[in-house]
Amino acid sequence: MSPRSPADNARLREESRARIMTAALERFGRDGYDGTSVRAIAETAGVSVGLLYNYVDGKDGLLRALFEASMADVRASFAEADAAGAPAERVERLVRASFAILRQRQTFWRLSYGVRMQEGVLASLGDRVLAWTDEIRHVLEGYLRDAGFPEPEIEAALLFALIDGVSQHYVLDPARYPLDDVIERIVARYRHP
Amino acid sequence: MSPRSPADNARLREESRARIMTAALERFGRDGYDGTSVRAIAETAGVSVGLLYNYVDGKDGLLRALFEASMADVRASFAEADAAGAPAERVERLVRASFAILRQRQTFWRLSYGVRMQEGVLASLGDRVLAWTDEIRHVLEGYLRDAGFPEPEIEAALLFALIDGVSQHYVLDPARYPLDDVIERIVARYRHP
Amino acid sequence: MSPRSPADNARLREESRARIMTAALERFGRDGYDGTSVRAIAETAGVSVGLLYNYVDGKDGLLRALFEASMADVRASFAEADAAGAPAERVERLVRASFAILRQRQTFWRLSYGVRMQEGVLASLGDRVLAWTDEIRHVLEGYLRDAGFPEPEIEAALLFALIDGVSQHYVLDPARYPLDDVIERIVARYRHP
Amino acid sequence: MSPRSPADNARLREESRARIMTAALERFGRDGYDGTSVRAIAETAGVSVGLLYNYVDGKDGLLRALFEASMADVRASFAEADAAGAPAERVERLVRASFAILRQRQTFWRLSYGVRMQEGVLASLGDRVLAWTDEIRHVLEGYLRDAGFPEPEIEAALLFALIDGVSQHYVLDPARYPLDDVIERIVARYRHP
DNA sequence: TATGAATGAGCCTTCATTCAT
DNA sequence: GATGAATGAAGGCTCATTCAT
Repeated sequence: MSPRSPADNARLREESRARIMTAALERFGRDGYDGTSVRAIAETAGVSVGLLYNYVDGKDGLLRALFEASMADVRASFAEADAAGAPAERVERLVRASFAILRQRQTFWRLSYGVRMQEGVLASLGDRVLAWTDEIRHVLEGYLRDAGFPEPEIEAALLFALIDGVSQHYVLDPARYPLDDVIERIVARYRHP
Repeated sequence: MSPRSPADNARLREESRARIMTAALERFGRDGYDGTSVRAIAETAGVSVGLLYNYVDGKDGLLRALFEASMADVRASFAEADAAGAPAERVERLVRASFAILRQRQTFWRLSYGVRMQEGVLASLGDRVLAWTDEIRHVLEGYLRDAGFPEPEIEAALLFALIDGVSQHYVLDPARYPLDDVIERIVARYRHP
Repeated sequence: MSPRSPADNARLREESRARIMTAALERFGRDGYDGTSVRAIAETAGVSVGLLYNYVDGKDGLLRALFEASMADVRASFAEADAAGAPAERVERLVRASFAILRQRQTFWRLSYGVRMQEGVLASLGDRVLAWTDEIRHVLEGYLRDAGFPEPEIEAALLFALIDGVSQHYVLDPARYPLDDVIERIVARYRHP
Repeated sequence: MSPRSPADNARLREESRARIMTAALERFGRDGYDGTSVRAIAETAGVSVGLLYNYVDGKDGLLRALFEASMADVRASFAEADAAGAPAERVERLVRASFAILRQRQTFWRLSYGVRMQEGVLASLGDRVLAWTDEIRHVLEGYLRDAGFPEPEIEAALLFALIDGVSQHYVLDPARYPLDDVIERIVARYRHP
């Protein structure tokens, strides 16, 4: 009797939510968290401000939701890449997987890097981000140790820094950055201990 | 009639200006650009808001001035490190100089990284930052080429990314980051093509 | 074709309407008019927001309806109490009736007192409230005159103020207020001119 | 050297603050706490919104400040009225003092009555208001006991309710309420136990 | 040179109300 | 009769900036 069936509503909700999340990622990614107003996000999403608050728990809830979604996604990609192979290969696969994910989710990484230095914003994110980077470093370290690299701890710090640095430079100017060449060079370097 | 000679005035001016710049760097570094109010800077500097505007062209002018000062400073340090030596040595010196500067000007780098992903803030900085990083990359490339590294362009991208990545990780947690070990490893790696 | 007869529909309507009114009174009474959102009322009533608007003319319409219903109710109670008796008795009966009604409709009175000083809200209520209090005062005056009290106008103002004051104090802390004792004292006082 | 001397500033501050407090009392008194926007207060005060926040700690801080100022004032008036006299006289003096204060600070009482039923608003006021009314009731009780009234507790409840009720009715329509006559009647009634 | 009172645009958020996938 | 997604005006508050009873 209702003009919209529950299924209609579910679809509507999903669409709006997706529009909002996409818009938020785009704006946060481009202008940073503080540099983006909720209004701007709503406008980009083609949605009223009020509606945004039906789907998301405020501006920092939005950021949180974005991180949750993206991190789940990233974790899944890693898990997949991680499946098997000889220790030496594992490093290569992880490197390639990292950059594949970077390419796929450029904007998210931009946002992530932009937010990393802002104590205030970080607070609302809780331990999510920090725990996350620690985890990566740790995985890296294990791989390098298994592959026979000396001082894997230091080496992991280097490799992580390298991936992070390349990622940021890429994300700052994706069109001109020679990412593929850089990847090959990194892979080559970490092929043998 | 004035109790202050022109020279006194000049000194006073310089002192006040320096206090403001220091305060700004400190607050921007700690709380981020957006997270810092002009009032907070003035307070930290022990100066009235009004006076601050006598010395500096608004909040973004302050950021601009900070970048200018720091970049001049950094440039000078590099120039010094750069003075002489065999091509192979040059890379090592530049790496060491970079991290020496990082240690000296931690807060500035923190700020710089925090601001790097915000189009809006960046705009007010003009080309300064981009030109700057391009310059570094270019210098690096020259050094690596002279030292006989193959594909110096790619190699420069890697080295730069590595330095940048390490710098950020260091700045995020200076107390626990094994910077010295990392430096030695980097230097060792770039000793021979 | 319809599974509901017109009579069923009428009953449904009445039920829903009653649920809404009860919910509104409860929430308005507890949290005040401004402190209560239409959504909260709908939720308490177990009804969708949309439906609420089918039964009631907006938030202030709801308030209006509440006043209408309660005032009708109060009027009825008074009329009943008023039926007969010697003039002297009438005052006593009216006093007792007032407080009986107060006890019965505590929440309504709470709301009523909460709203009494807000020009804006009052406006939407129109003359209803003012007319109402005037009426009471007038009735009181008649009774006191008939019972032989001197200056019944002033005396009515006093008695009305007394009832109103007691009512408010009671409503602020019903559990601890010695309402019965107070009633007896009032009745005793107004037994003889 | 400054274009405004410290004394100038002090005067400026005092003026602005007074304007804001007066405006707030007026608007809160007329439209209630929730019915009044900070913007409206600023406008009435002839001041920018921003300035208001230089003097007052938010909207509820404003209410608090208003209560503090008014209650101090009221307490002083009471203390003065309370000075001496035979027990029987004391009641009379307190009644007269109450209504004198009511007349002086009509708007404040309007506000106070408007706020009394709003749990939410009250919370921000802390115990201030409740403690205050309790105190009055208690003082009243003592007076009545000393003057030889039987059941002074109940009698105090009545007298307090009477004063409160009259005050509210007066405040709702000061121009037409026969306050003086009512006062005399009250005084007469409480002259003898 | 140095002060701080004053401004007002803009931010995040709530909420009464409408209307149709 | 009944739903809830969607709207947008308005609210409290902050803050970069100006300017002088």
